[in-house]
Amino acid sequence: MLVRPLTEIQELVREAILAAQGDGDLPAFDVPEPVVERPQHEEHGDYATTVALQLAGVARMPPMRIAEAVASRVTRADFIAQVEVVRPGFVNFTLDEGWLSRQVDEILALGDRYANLELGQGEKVQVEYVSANPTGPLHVGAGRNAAIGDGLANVLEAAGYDVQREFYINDAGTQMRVFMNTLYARYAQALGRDEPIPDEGYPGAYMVELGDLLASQEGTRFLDMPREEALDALYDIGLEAMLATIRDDLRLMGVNYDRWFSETSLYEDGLVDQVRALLEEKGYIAHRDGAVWFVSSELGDEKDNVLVRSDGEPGYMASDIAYHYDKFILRGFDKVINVWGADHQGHIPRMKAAMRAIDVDPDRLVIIVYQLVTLRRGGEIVRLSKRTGDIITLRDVLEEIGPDALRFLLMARAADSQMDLDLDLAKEQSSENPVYYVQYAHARIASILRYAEHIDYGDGDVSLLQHPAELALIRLMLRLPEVVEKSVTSLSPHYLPHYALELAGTFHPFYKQCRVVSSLPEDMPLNKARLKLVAAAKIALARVLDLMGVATPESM
RNA sequence: GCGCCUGUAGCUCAGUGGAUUAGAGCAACUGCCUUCUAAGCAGUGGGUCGGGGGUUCGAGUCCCUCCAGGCGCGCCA
Repeated sequence: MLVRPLTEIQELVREAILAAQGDGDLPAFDVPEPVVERPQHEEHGDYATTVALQLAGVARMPPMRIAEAVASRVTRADFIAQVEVVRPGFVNFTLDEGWLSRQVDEILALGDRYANLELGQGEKVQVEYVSANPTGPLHVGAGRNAAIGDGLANVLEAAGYDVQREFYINDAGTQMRVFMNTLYARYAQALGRDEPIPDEGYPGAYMVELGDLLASQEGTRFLDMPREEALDALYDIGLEAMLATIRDDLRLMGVNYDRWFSETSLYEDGLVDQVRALLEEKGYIAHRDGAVWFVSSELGDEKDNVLVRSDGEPGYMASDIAYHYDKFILRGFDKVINVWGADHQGHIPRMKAAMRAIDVDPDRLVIIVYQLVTLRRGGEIVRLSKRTGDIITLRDVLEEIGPDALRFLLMARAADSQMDLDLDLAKEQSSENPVYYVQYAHARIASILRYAEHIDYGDGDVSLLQHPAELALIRLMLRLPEVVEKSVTSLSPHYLPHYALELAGTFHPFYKQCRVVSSLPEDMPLNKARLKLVAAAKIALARVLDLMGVATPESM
């Protein structure tokens, strides 16, 4: 089992404080979770705790004295070479180099299980992401949603959660009807009819193409039937066509779902009615102005929300509540994570209210909100035009800059921050893109291993790895589990690309400084040790790239 | 008007429950390929962390306020 220095040190510090209290060197107080961090400068060691500074107030002692009391009682584990007290009260830890080099064997033994954690304990988590309306091609915002959601799902899985990835298909409601009316019009137009598209319809060129396709494949048969009947018949074809392009776009990005969940099915299965009855029973339903309301204001929301409109049509809340009832009550997810664009941010309070209404702890529903992507081209903002339906689709961008570069870019930003994506720049820089820097490290290692195919390095002695560049590389590899943990606990996959960059940025200098395969016979022991090292580095690189959903090329 | 998010290098962005001397990529400049991939390496220049107050031994990070930007505030989803 791999030792995780950060968590271990946290525990050692905690024990040291308790021991100091037992000896009377520290007064009695509740021992907090000690903050162990990674110092910015290497001369401060590999890890440092500021616990003495934290405790100075509580203990009413100078931080230096607390630090000394703690440092002197830290059990000397084999992975620690040095524990040092530094003004004004830091306790700095330096990892043992012999121990560091031994970790290479540990990583090799773990292989692609390296950096798996047991945080989740098999807890059932669902991540629902993208879930764009199937009324048009995906735009770039959906790409950001996909990068975040999929990265989150990957990292949760690595951390030991039982993860399910889901796409919610909004195939019911007004938008869908408008889509069908538009499709009917485009289809009729393709056959020469003078059929205007509806006022609020979808003006995009893709609808014209879809209409043409329908006309050529199905002929005039839908025109020969009554309009309502034709709309029904077109429904399945139109929906399937849209979903197919959405699926393809996402697959291109490397995103695959466990389940595509249909909103319509919630109506067909009677769940919407059932959940409405449940709300009625609990007294969260009111009838006003001819509409049926969910009295969410009694559950912490600012105002009530319409479940069934006065025209008899159910609103989106009706199916949304039923959907989450299905997730939590019927399918039994312990936690549900929904990834939403900032434009849906206002829905959070009503969904939380809905959770209370169905007796689900609102904290079990986590909404990740990401800020919108501003597309630019040569510095100019590319506005999407609702009127003409001209949009830059996810597909366009994928074809322009490639899935790996796009995923890396979209993932590297914290969800909270708005992001600019300049297509011209991204394309221009694509060969200088950070993702290639990381992939290149992976390909380089693959190349070395091919070159050294004839060498059986299984008996390599890792204790020969003492060069600063070698140790730096091992240190970086050992951080991957911390990065996974950090990404999971903060639900922020953007740590992954930054770590990947650092790891590659430690590998390349190593490569320059340390020749892995030397032809001198006397170098063979070191060659074998270094082959082990690069094989381990390949594992770590591949792992972080996999978690990001980015390809791991064997050559470039 | 109210709510959420953001403001860090020329550009795009990191900066982990406050902590030791503010980072990366790109762009600019200077060197480095007769041995494992130069999509690489080594180095240089570049920042009043939006402004102002406050808390703290210590603030890019917390609080207040102002300024600027994004997104919401429907019987649309």
